[in-house]
Amino acid sequence: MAAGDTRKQIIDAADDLFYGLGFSQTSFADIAAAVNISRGNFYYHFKTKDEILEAVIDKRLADRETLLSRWDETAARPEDRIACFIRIVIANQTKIMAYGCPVGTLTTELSKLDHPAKDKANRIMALFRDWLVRQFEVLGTGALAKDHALHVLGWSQGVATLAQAFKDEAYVQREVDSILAWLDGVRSAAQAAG
Amino acid sequence: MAAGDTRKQIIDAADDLFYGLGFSQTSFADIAAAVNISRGNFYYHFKTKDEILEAVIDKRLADRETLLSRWDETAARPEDRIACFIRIVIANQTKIMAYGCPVGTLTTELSKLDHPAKDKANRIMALFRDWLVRQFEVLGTGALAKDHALHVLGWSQGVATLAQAFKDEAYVQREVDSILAWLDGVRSAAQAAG
DNA sequence: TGGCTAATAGGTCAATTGTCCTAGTCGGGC
DNA sequence: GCCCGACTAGGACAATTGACCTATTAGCCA
Repeated sequence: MAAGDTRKQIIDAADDLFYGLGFSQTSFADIAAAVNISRGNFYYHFKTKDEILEAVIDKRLADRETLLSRWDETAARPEDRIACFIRIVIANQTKIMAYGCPVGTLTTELSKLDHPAKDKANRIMALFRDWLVRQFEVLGTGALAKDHALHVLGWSQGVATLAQAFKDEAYVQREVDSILAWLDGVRSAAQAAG
Repeated sequence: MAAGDTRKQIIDAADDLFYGLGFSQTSFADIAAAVNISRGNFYYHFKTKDEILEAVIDKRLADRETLLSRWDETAARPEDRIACFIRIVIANQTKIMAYGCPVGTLTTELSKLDHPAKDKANRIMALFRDWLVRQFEVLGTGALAKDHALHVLGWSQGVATLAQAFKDEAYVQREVDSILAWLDGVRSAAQAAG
């Protein structure tokens, strides 16, 4: 097996396990078992557990950048792109009900651990924020773009947390409908002002 | 020192540590050091770590029940009571920016651990939800009371998560203003209909 | 004072953790 | 065929964990 393959497999397995169990609760043994390699072999690819974490965060950053770029391409209007973001809580509903939001739960955990990589993890959150700011700017909300962006981002975190706690699919759907209606109000207000 | 005292001190220290570090990251040694007793003495008061967790959750449940009862007494109108709930994200802003929401982060962590006490932890979340439902019912929102309650509860979770990630006080204040305006809209609509 | 029980201290235990080392295998270039 | 570097396996290591035990003290009651 080529080195790149094993390394990628380790990162993928760690990504899943960090999401499902949390970072500190995932052991080297867990990852090694998932990839089916010996624990010792691990040390060849990653010197420390923190190194794996950094690689996982890098991968998540790249994945999200790809996702946002795709939305930029496939959805022409900014309101449609924002709607894509809103609807991921439905697309990923099953996983969110089981493990919460992968971005939110990681930033929360690393923050509590006061882990050196917490700032890097926050960058994933900031990536979504900045992308949303751009969409609202294109939508024509002017100085309110940042406020609206944080509002939508915070909304997604709240929905994910309650979805995990109560496992209520209807609640998620209602919240999506509700924020889409809010988004439409923001759009029409911006277009009336512009 | 009386037995009740030491036990209470252990629970208080564990409460703080579980909030600041997380449950699984807090060790017996951490709690013992905080209370200034020997590790061995621990076993006399609590047989297992899970037993401490249950005691902490019970304490949090009791604390929140007291808090909600106080709001029931001091605030006459339901909209004022709901506003009390909304404003705790400002009252506890410093701690929330450091550690997130004590209720949300615990339920998320225990859910990932698939811990036996996760349902009990969820009861704190449910306590707030049911209280909010009652307030919205008194407010006269009829069948929408449950939807509104979950909306406010999810809002608080989202604000706490982003407050911790971005440490943006102005964001928190804006969100509070915004949801208070929403609450006022709900109130006037309910009173117009009633 | 003597005795009993609640409470505490300190240490042991096996298990698990992240880290690290060494011996070995494999495959392509000379 | 040989060699060298990439890769892997398996285990050693100290540290930490939750759990558990025993000896000792403190406080109260008779």
